Amino acid sequence: MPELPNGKAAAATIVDVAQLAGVSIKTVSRVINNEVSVRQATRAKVLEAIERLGYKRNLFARSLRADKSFAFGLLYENPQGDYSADILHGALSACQEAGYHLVVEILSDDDISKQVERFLATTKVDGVFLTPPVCDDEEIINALERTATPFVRISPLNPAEQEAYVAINEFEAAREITNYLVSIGHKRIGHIAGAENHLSAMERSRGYRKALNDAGIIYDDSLVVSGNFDFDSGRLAAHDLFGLDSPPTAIFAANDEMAAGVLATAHEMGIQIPLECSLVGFDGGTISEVVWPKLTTINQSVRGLGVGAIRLLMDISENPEIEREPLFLPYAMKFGSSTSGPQVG
Amino acid sequence: MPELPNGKAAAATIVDVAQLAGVSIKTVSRVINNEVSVRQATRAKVLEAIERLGYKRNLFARSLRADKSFAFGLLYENPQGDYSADILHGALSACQEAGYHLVVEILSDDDISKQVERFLATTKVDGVFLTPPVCDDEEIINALERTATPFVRISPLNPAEQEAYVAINEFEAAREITNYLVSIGHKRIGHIAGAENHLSAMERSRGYRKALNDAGIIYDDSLVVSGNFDFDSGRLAAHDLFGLDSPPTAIFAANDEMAAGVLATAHEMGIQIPLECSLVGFDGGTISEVVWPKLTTINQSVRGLGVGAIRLLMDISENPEIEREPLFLPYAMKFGSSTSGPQVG
DNA sequence: TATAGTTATGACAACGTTGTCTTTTTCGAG
DNA sequence: CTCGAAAAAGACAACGTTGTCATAACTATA
Repeated sequence: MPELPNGKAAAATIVDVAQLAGVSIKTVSRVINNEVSVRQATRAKVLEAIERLGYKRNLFARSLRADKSFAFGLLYENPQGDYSADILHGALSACQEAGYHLVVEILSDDDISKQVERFLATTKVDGVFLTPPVCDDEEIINALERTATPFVRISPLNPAEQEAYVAINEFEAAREITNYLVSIGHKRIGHIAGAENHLSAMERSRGYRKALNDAGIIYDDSLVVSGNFDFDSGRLAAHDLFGLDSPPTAIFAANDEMAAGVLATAHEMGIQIPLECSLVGFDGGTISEVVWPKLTTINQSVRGLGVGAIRLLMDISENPEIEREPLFLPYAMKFGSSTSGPQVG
Repeated sequence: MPELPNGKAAAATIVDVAQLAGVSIKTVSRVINNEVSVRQATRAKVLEAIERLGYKRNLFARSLRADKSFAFGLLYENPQGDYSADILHGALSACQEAGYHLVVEILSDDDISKQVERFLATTKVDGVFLTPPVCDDEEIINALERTATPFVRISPLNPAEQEAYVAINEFEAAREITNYLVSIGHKRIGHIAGAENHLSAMERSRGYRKALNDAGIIYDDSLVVSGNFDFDSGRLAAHDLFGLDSPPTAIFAANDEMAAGVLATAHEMGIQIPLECSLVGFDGGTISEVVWPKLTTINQSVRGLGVGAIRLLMDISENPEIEREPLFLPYAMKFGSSTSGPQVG
């Protein structure tokens, strides 16, 4: 192996491999790319040469020639907390597994569509994965459609027909966990809703109402308080609920962080959970495990969303023509000790 | 702008710019790269042409020619929770700000050094950022040194002389928070240590001992229980501590997650925090905010570690010769309601 | 105004790969 | 054994950039 002035050994190229194997560079290229018309014997010779030289293909040259990056983009905004981290981790491992790369871009507020266009032009990613909340940004969607870039979103607010997206059936999950409260005997079930413009929030609230309806419980809007998914909104909402003349015997908070807020208020007001009031959340991340009592909640695989989205993206970018259906990922109830039957009497 | 068969407009290249500006491609190149010897008037002409055509330089061509990626690598292992997410976010935004890219690689267990070599060879990153725990993997360090790849670590166990790394002075921080407990009157202060092979754990414990020593309190090893940074280890350790004949009036848990475990045990055993026992943690992430009572803890900017590491890496890769010193980042005590003076009597 | 010394610009190759097109080889049928 | 078709292999250019070296255009000096 030749030695470079800087002391590093120069990496073997396709030319070196061709020479050693006694074939043309094009044949080596064919072997690397698993093309069909290469004789077994030739392929073997080439593979051996590759092995001997420790040849690794130069991705820049490939990308330059192909005018694509063999990578996907992940668009972010304001990443924080478990959620973003889990998605990212899922996406990363799915990419790695398939030999793709992932280019992560954090978008700032101003002139988003220009940012996206610049991102697409410079990175030449083969597809884009949009996480909430950017997955509902019209400007971004337009920019992607204008450049015919395949994309996958998580639970979009207004999915196009035949659009591919990944989601969890939050409506069903919310219905299920509310129904669980019903099934252990609760009739006055409070609800702390999530941020208003958020599809998840709407779906979870819808599931709550459906469960009540199915159980023949009349919807009482004094038991429903709006929150915005954060701890403090949960704390305040709980204050309202516990302050009612006839407070609920159970509460469904639209996510775990707000449920943690409910716990804090309960502790402050000396209300025992679950004895005096049962509590369920939604998400199933770290928070549900580190509070006391541990939360009964919906365990959704956020990591799975990341994995699913990337797999879908690979599929789409390879077979763009096929019709798509949304990919729904599994969820499951996780039982903590924040729930019990209502107090008698 | 020429139209491609697929309908996309072909991106302008340096050649188009040169033509429009009436100069050679080399001159355009010089302008793009801010080289000196270009006349003002020429530069202006070129810049205008660039603007008019919406020219963006092709990064693959550049990387191919330069045989480097203009990107940094971030090596991960088992990313989970706030910590990894915050670091990543910090690193990403620092990269973006400087026009670099970040290539994230998750390492699996087997044959790490081969994975690292493959990573370096295929991505050709200009430098590598190692997060715990991989920052203490000898194989990786060797692989990096062998290929003369600049790297920055977070709080390495055995930093080389003049090695650049980022860290928080955990010893001082731990001393400070323990001293706070002393200052509000505590004398029997328990400690739940972190994972044994972890530098952070050692430093935090050392700070604890130093504070006791400074206050003239005799170190009592029955008050020190080992944990491994996770919730359950905190729960168990608290069991031991609260079960002592003469339990501590305050506990310093080496991180917030273990402190949350202490809270759970306290709740289960009916011990009131902080009335009967004060509690402090370390980290200052989400957990410290969502438990009840909120934790008094050390607030460290994990995000800042990510930003700092990347900035350091840029500096190193641009000026490799200069001697380096570790970069210590600020921390601060954050007061929750898990602490108060000891009960009298 | 000629001349040397800068400074500014340009021509051209090279980076490593893959697409296009051409040539060679193989193999089965007659 | 020949021929033709199909399969396998090769020659060569092109992708867009930057480095090297050569040349042209400017300055300041004599």
